[in-house]
Amino acid sequence: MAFKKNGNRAATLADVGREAGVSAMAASAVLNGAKTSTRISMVTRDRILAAAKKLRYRANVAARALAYRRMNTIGVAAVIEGGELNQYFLNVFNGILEGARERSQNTTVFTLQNWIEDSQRLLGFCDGRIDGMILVCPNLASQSVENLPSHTPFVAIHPNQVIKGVAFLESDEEEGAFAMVQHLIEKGHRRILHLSGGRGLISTARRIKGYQNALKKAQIAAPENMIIEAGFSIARGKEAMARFLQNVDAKALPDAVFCASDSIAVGAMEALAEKGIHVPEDISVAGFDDTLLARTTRPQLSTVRQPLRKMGYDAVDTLIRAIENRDNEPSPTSERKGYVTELVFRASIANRN
Amino acid sequence: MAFKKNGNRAATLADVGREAGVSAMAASAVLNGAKTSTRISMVTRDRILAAAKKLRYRANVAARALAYRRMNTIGVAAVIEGGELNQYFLNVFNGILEGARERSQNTTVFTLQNWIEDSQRLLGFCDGRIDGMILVCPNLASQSVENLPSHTPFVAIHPNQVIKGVAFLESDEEEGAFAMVQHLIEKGHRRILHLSGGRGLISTARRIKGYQNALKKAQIAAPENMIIEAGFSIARGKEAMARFLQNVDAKALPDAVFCASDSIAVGAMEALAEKGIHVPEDISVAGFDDTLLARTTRPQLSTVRQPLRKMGYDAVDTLIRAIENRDNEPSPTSERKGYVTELVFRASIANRN
DNA sequence: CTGAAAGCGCTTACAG
DNA sequence: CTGAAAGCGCTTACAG
Repeated sequence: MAFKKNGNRAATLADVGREAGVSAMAASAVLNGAKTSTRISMVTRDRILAAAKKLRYRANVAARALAYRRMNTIGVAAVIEGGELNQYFLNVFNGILEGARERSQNTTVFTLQNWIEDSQRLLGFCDGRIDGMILVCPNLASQSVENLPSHTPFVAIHPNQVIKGVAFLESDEEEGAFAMVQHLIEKGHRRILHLSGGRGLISTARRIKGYQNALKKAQIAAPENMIIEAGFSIARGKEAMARFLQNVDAKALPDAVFCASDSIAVGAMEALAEKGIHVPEDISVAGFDDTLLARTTRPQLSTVRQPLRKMGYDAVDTLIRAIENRDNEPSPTSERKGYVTELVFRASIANRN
Repeated sequence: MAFKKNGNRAATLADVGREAGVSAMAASAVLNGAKTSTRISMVTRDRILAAAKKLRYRANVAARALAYRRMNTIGVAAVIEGGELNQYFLNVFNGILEGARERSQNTTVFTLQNWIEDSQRLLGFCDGRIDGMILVCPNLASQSVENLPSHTPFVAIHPNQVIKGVAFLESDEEEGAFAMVQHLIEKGHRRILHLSGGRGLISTARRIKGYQNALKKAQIAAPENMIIEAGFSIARGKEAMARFLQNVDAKALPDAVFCASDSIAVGAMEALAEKGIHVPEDISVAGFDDTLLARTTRPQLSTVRQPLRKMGYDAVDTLIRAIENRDNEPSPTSERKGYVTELVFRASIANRN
């Protein structure tokens, strides 16, 4: 009984082979399904299996990845604002996890502080640890990501631009905003305030456009000062709503507030509550996204549902196809995959007819 | 100009060395700080740097990990119930991400369906892809994880048991429950319902114990039927509250409900709202955890704060120490790190004095 | 049916 | 100051 000074090292193929009295390759063939001849006699096969079990053998992924040129891991990059992953990300991420699990892929999360400043770090992640990367980037301002490495495929969810060679998924935000504002109008609201997303984002612009078009179609005047820039967070929504309320007396309250995200809506509702203004009796509120937040407010929020979870799920699919085509594809395309939004009615919109 | 048919392959040290007219080791020394002699002449150093930049060289982690025996990646395992990561996890995870980022470690999330059935999968993750693993396991029933591999260190957050060789972090749940119920009593509540966590969890038992002790200390009778088993989720909380309300007429409503988690409290508030019962005018509600949920309800929830984010952050620290001691440590200990809870007062508790 | 060889891209001793 | 060698643990051709 030889004393093996391997400390806490995990057993290797060589260890297993030695234990079973065969070569490491034979062990590789039965344990890891290596593509060498599959026919190993039943008896030695069983010996190898027994040895592996005894030694608690696990193929080392680093070694395997090096030889096989594939990590079976996908990266997910997101910017965290205020140090917290938000509900939007959580929804998308749940879909990504589901897709990855179905395809036996692992998931690595990379958090960035800021797309512009950290876009170089993105390159650093393409060092063999992942086979491809999903960018969750609804908050990506234009021209902040470029020069992505060609040897690692990327897929973007809600980028606000076309990134060269990167497939992207987005939902019809303008259409969703249009439908929600039209719904508010149908329910008898005329003076509709819009709390918008952050400056410079296509998402923001698209939601404003949908809002404006719905008003125009109903031939309702849309004064400039009814669009207030907020930004995609609870804090910004609250701040913007409070700012608006300061300059307006109770009689002149709008009929409704259409918020560019659920988080903005939550903030707005907080600001309204602090002024003793009731939703939806005094004012209706509508959100956008349909994250978990929409169900935790009181009253629950009517909102525009984006299929975030499905988009995350599909992104995995798109990415894996790109990974598998890595070597034969001439050049990756910036293919777009679109999703329809739908209205979700809860309790935050009153009927004023 | 030789045509290199390397498809979309990333540049290697050999490529950089060739480009700069030096060996791969010299390149390794400059680019990756390999421990070989550090003194490379300035001129060749610059040549190497230039070549690396031109070729966009990135050290391949799989190769590096194999040689260096370290992945610089930590695993995070959690059970997702109902297919969704919850707020509890999100809070802990934010702390883990922060700690990992500070120490330049990557993070890989492994989701399990069920601790008992998937505990074998945990072993499968210890295959060199991670250097250590954090178990986020407030929902771990006893004896469901054992036989963890000795070559990969583990740290557990809120396991409900001592796992051999695994350091663990937990907060004083019993103390927190005690303090909250005592606070309710001070505010004039006498009949206090408890909506408990899932069966078989120490967390559940500890919160019940704290509840009971506070009543006992105040010499308030605690009838058995004032403890209702719910389970740690919004749906279970709602269901349990609704079930209770069915058997009770409006006059006999308790003064307060102490919920074993914020999610239970959110569900309870939904059930109460559906019956037209107002919080806190008709009944006070208290939660536990202080996740984001506590701030999104209307009224906002008074709750017992567990320092989840800090616990996640600290778990990284504990784990990394274990990783670095991997080879010299005789045998890892089941060291415990405790955290105090604190009460957070918002608007869901009335003063009945 | 099974094994010896070479290589994935990086290390760390060891020479010079 | 720099390079040739051997090895991390696994592969895939190629022999026999």
